[in-house]
Amino acid sequence: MAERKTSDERRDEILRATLRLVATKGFASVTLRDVAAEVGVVHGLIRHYYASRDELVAAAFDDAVTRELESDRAQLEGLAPLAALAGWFSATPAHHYLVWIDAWSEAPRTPALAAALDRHHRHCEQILIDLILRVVDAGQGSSIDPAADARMLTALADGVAVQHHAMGIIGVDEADTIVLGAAEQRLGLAPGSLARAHPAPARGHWAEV
Amino acid sequence: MAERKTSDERRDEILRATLRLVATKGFASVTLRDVAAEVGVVHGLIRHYYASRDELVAAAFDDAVTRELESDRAQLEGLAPLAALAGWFSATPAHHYLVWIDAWSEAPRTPALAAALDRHHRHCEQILIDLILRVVDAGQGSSIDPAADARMLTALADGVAVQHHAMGIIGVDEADTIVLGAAEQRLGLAPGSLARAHPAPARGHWAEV
DNA sequence: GCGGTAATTGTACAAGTGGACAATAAGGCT
DNA sequence: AGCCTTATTGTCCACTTGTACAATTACCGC
Repeated sequence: MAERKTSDERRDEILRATLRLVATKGFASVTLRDVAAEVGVVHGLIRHYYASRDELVAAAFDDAVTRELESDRAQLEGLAPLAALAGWFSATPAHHYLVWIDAWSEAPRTPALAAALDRHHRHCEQILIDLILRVVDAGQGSSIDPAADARMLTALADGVAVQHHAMGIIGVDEADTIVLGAAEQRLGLAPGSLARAHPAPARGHWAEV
Repeated sequence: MAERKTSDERRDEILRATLRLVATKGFASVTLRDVAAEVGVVHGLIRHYYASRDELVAAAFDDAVTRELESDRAQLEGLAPLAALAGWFSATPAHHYLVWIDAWSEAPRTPALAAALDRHHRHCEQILIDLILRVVDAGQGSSIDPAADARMLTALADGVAVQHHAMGIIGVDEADTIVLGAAEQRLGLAPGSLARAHPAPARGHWAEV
């Protein structure tokens, strides 16, 4: 018959397929048979790897969170302070944010999701705090309360992402303008300095999911 | 048997019950039998008033949007410019925002929802633009581009609402501080002026749903 | 090779879904 | 009063869902 995969390979394959479907159909609508079809196996096999549907989607989201945080940190490491800060705010792929938005709406009803989301959010804030500190240390900006600045800018980025990805009310350029402009004002940077430091959009690190 | 209601009464009753359930369980999980049980009738009756489940939830959301926009505008009419602006940003009830967040996540897959959401969002922005203009006309603040300011502050308010309502990461006080502080800075108001103008929290206009 | 572990299949089932529809009964109109 | 519209009920159906499980069949160590 068809070739057989190792336990770990299959597990990972199922996770990624699940996440792909979540991005398309939303958490609530992903079915075990959907996942099985996406992977190309029988739905009974999914059960062999994950005890229940809830465990599967929770694991998929948790895995996505973990993988993305690693990826983000690595991607910004080699850049100059301003470029890294601008890169952090640059538009993320749609698949990506649609999953977060979906997670927001499910979190109040799904404790496991809420926990992973909380972890991810705090981690994102911490990354932004570090980026702000790098800019301040380099003498290129100022921040009285980096944590408060990070919290505010994260909220703004999320809200802008909603307007851009979920509602299509604003384009990617305007989204960048709003967030980068607010960051410049907030951190005492010269207007346009972040926009100029904006690196080439490094999209696609979500694509290989 | 049980007393009979007029067509319009029942229609409205079903709409409100649907919306209540959407706030609790999310759009995707609301079932015709859930709505019927909430109203206290047989699920066949729902079909008598709404041709399909999709039509029902779309109608419920559309009705909520319409009703809320009226309510908001009326609520802010009698206030002084600064108080009205502060009141607009004051925390909205959780039920309320959870529905919007859920709508964001469903909109990319449900055109009817996307349309209603778009309408609601543009209307909200317009209300905020008017509030900003009132403040500027009263000589209490400045705005070079009220539309851009409104768009940015709306995004921020939405992002803060996510952190507050969906993730529980920040409390209501901190949420107000972030949004009001950003508005003060953006509109050239003295720090704290909006916080002081903050009217008594007028919650509950969603409660009668 | 041979055997056992486990990955994979296929099928079965109970619960719940949206939708359809005939039967009933309440209430307004003449 | 009787009638006729229609709100309301109860039941039925085809379908999908998550879960369960016995039967296979590939692979790996001996």
